[in-house]
Amino acid sequence: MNAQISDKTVGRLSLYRRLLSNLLREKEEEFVFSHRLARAAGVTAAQVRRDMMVIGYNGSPKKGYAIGDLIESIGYFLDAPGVQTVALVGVGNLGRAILTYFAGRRPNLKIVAVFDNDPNKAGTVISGCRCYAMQDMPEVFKEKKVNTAIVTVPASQAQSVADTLVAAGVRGLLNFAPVNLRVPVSVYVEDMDITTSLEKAAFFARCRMAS
Amino acid sequence: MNAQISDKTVGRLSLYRRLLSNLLREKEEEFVFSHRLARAAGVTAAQVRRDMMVIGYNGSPKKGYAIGDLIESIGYFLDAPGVQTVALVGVGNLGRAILTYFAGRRPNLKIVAVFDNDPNKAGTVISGCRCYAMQDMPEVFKEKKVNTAIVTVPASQAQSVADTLVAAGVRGLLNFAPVNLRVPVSVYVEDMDITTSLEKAAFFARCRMAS
DNA sequence: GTAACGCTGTGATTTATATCACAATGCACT
DNA sequence: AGTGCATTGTGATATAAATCACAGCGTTAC
Ligand SMILES: NC(=O)c1ccc[n+]([C@@H]2O[C@H](COP(=O)([O-])OP(=O)(O)OC[C@H]3O[C@@H](n4cnc5c(N)ncnc54)[C@H](O)[C@@H]3O)[C@@H](O)[C@H]2O)c1
Ligand SMILES: NC(=O)c1ccc[n+]([C@@H]2O[C@H](COP(=O)([O-])OP(=O)(O)OC[C@H]3O[C@@H](n4cnc5c(N)ncnc54)[C@H](O)[C@@H]3O)[C@@H](O)[C@H]2O)c1
Repeated sequence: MNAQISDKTVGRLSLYRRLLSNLLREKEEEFVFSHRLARAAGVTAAQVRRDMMVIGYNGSPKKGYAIGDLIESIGYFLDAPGVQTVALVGVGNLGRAILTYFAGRRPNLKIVAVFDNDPNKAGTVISGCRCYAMQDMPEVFKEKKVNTAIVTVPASQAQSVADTLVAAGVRGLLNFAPVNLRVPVSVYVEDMDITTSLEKAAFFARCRMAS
Repeated sequence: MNAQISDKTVGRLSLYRRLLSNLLREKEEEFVFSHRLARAAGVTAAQVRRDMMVIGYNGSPKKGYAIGDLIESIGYFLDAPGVQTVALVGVGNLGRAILTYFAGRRPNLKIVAVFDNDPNKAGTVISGCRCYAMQDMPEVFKEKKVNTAIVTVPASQAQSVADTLVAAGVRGLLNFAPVNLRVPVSVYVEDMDITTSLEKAAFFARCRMAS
């Protein structure tokens, strides 16, 4: 399904949707022009229009894009029918922050289970979410139809946790551990490398100090 | 300085350095081949060699790259002479997790000050780091020579905080708030959009379910 | 009704990024 | 010393992504 759509485009569509939702909530506007959305997203107007092409949404000249319809079209494209469930593994400092943040947000993308190998955590409820022991994973995933997981365990544990997740049926990973996870091609991995990103920011900050 | 080096290359160099450090620590090896480093980093061997070209580091055929020297060369390229200082603004759930993580790590890239507008936090010490009130920023930045900052405040506050940071002399931002920050071209912004990344992982997970 | 305008949709083009492919290199072995 | 061979360094090439530029259209103004 949609074998050809690019990673970058999906990311921008997700961003557009969030911006459009804000626009709808705050400004009570009904239509938006490509250049307006582009400015909010930090891209060019042509880029926005190209992305609209991908999802097959048509605006109208002179009026622009109907915000409500567009949000719906993006949702139709990005979202699962119904609710898509997500698990989180590793309820440490970072895991807890993410869990708290997503609790009660995004109605159609929900963290429904968390896992940790710390026996003090298994069985407890954290930010409204039940924490399970690792060995419960296959059962829980089957019951809750989980196919996406967030990995926030220490780097040394990340590969083995990823293997366990893949074996339990996960096809999408959001990985915060600073390691390149080895997974089958049938699994998608999105890496969030905070350390590298900070080094990039620091490097370019120094570059700009000259100017 | 190095006006032409690409964002992506800098990110990979940072990654290589971390991988090489691990290699040196764990395996006690002295040399590494491009294809070996490539596999660890999840890129192709040609990519690694091209990146080496950028920093002007030369390996030797048949032996590969001298790990120690290479780490040093990358450092010479990426790092500031001495220690580069970083500030963090918004000591909430995410900010605290990041602060704790970086405390006592990376000796040449150090979070030296945190800021929050919550009067209960200003004046306290969190993970070994003094928390200042927002109005102390210009003074602290000048004293500690801060030019890079991490933004972990709520989305609604992010633009105004960014403006304050830029006014205080920051040239590099690592932004976790889900907004496109408007800054002068002389400032570099690296966005970490966790929500969008999670939606990407979920989307491609669904795509892969078919296969 | 119709003319003028400003926006959309999209083929063509440019720019950025990654890969290929192979000559040059230097070590290991004889 | 010479030969073989796996690896480097890099020009050429391929692929991916973004931008340009403009025809065509719907809306508005009159
Ligand atoms: N916190 C940050 O700002 C930050 C920054 C960069 C990278 N990271 C990475 O994110 C990850 C998590 O960081 P953190 O600061 O939350 O660490 P943490 O130590 O606070 O949390 C790790 C959690 O994982 C659990 N865990 C350990 N091994 C496990 C296993 N095999 N199975 C299941 N659970 C296991 C631990 O019990 C703990 O709760 C690490 O890989 C770290 O390198 C974090
Ligand atoms: N936690 C996550 O997993 C997550 C995920 C996606 C995005 N984010 C984004 O990261 C940011 C922080 O998230 P969080 O969960 O840590 O939120 P949080 O509410 O826990 O923390 C925000 C902190 O910022 C401080 N603050 C508020 N306004 C400020 C101002 N004007 N100046 C200085 N400090 C100020 C608050 O006192 C608080 O300590 C938010 O923008 C959020 O959207 C977080």
